[in-house]
Amino acid sequence: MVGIKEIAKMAGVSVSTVSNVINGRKNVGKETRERVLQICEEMGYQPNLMGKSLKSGKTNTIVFNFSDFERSFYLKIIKGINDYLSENGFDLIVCTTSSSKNFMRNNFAGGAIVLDKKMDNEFLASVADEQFPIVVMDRIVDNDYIKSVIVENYTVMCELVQSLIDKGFRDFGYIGGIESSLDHQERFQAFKDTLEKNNISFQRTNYYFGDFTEESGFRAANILTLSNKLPEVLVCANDNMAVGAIKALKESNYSVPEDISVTGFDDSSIAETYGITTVSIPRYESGYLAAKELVEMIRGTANKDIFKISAKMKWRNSVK
Amino acid sequence: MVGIKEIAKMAGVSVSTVSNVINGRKNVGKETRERVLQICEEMGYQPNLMGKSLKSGKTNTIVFNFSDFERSFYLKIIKGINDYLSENGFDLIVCTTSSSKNFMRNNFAGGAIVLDKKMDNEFLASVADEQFPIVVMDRIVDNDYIKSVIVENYTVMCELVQSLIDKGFRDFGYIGGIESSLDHQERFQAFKDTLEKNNISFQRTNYYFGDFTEESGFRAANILTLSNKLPEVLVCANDNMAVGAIKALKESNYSVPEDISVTGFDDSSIAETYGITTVSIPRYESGYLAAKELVEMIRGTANKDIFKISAKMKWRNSVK
DNA sequence: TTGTACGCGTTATCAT
DNA sequence: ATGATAACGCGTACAA
Repeated sequence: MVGIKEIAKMAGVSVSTVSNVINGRKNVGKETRERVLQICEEMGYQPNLMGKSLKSGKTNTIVFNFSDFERSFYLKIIKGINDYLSENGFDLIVCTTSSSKNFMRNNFAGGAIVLDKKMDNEFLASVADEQFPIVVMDRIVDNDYIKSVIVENYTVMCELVQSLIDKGFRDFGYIGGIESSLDHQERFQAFKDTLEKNNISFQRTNYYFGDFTEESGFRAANILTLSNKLPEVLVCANDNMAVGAIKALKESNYSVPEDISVTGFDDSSIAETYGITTVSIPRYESGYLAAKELVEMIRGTANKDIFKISAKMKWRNSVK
Repeated sequence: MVGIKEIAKMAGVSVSTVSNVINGRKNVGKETRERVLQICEEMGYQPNLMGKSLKSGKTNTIVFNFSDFERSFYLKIIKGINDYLSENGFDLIVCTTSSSKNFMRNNFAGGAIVLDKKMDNEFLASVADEQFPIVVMDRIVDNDYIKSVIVENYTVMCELVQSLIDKGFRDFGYIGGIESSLDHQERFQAFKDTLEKNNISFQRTNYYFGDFTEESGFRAANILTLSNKLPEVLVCANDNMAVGAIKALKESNYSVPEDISVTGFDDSSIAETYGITTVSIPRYESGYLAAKELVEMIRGTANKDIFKISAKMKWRNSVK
């Protein structure tokens, strides 16, 4: 924990000279500069972040806030964020809800990327600021200093359903996710709209409730098997539920895709293992782009539009 | 960004009185205290972290440092750490190598948990301190202020191999991991020792190189299928390689476990999906206990021993 | 019970 | 080219 003072003493100069050397200012003699740099090197001097930003009121630290430890793709998002930020000279700290609030309120950080549902819009609006812009993922917030980065669910779900229709499917089942989530709403809306556009009716009885967990997919499909007639294809709002559904169907001696086709959403690793037709969401890129948007806000070069991440279909053999 | 000064002015008291109120000291009149708290509440006052720790030299922020975004069980470790720390009033920040170094050098944080191989022992030794203890995971460092928390690979691998012997297996194959890693060394040593103890010979030709990736397991098993005689059981240093091996064996029309048994290590979710007999490592608990050890070091109540996390065998149907 | 003054590590301003 | 000093927000010893 060697500080600027000690360096100054050792070099026989004043602290301001050391500061000038460190910050690459030109008002320092060559000889002095070299001596100081030499000593910094030897002592492993690193500027103290808090002294620095206490004085300057600025920081290069960005907060990423999340709280759901169940979804492994969060690591990919973090990696994307981390890569962009480190390429651009920012430090990233990742925290969960309560700690995040600490770090978001002082001028400790220069911005935040928020993925935590528990972080409510009201709080975000109260801390967002020209000096502290925020990027929210998977949520839309109307605020000049908060930018939304969301996955383009609607378009790709339309594409998925249309492709199924083109393959000849007419009788659809659907397992939904948590109804309050934007992901659920957009995916289900796209599903309904595409059927309607093709004049295919969708009975409400073919809708099954789920909450994005494998268990809920399992339960939903078990209920489905009790009906007298299986749909031709079961569209699930995410992969976990699709896996649960496939397990339940197999237990009831139905085979996928011979007796019923199944689709998921997310392209999680488990979807690959089970060979589920799904939608691939570029998680790493989402994180990278969210970080990019945030940095642009900090630099004042961002536009106000919602940033939409596009996703791609991935055909596998869970569809006949 | 309201500060202690403004609160003081609004309450008509001095800054030190406000400070005393906030820190719960008793030398403040009841009436004054209530008025100050009232105003803090109204203004949403939050103490500035930098001013605070710049002055006091103490913080209850803990750094967790990692860099491998491929292993999804890292999220479980983080959750374990997060849970223990928040139960005990600490804030957690998670960062990768370069940022971590920043936060570990100032007195910004009160301790660190390190899981990042890129964070070398030399650096750790240079920052570890009575005021800044460190817990390292999966590594052994000899330093008074650095404590190791490692998985007890040896014992459980002995148990696994002994169980296989007890089931009648005599002819063993082994796919190893990265040879420089502690995990590899301990697991392989246990494997060899247990065979020797039972007077079972192990031919070096039955050892296959791997690097903990699925691909390396796939390649290793492909080479294995070219030999004129398969071992009865293939012990793999982790699950990923076991999965790769199983895929390769299936491609060569061998069935598991009928033609050859396979075991893994880690109990990753993919091992569950493939029904692989493996060793379950309590990741969440590892994180929780690492955090606990660190907090005890901070409080000066820790002992110096290496902390070993015990793991348990998990039988599934990849073994005959 | 309350206030004043100082110092934490840094940078910026101004003087030398 | 270099140095002295104030200021950032806070906590604390000590004075009142």
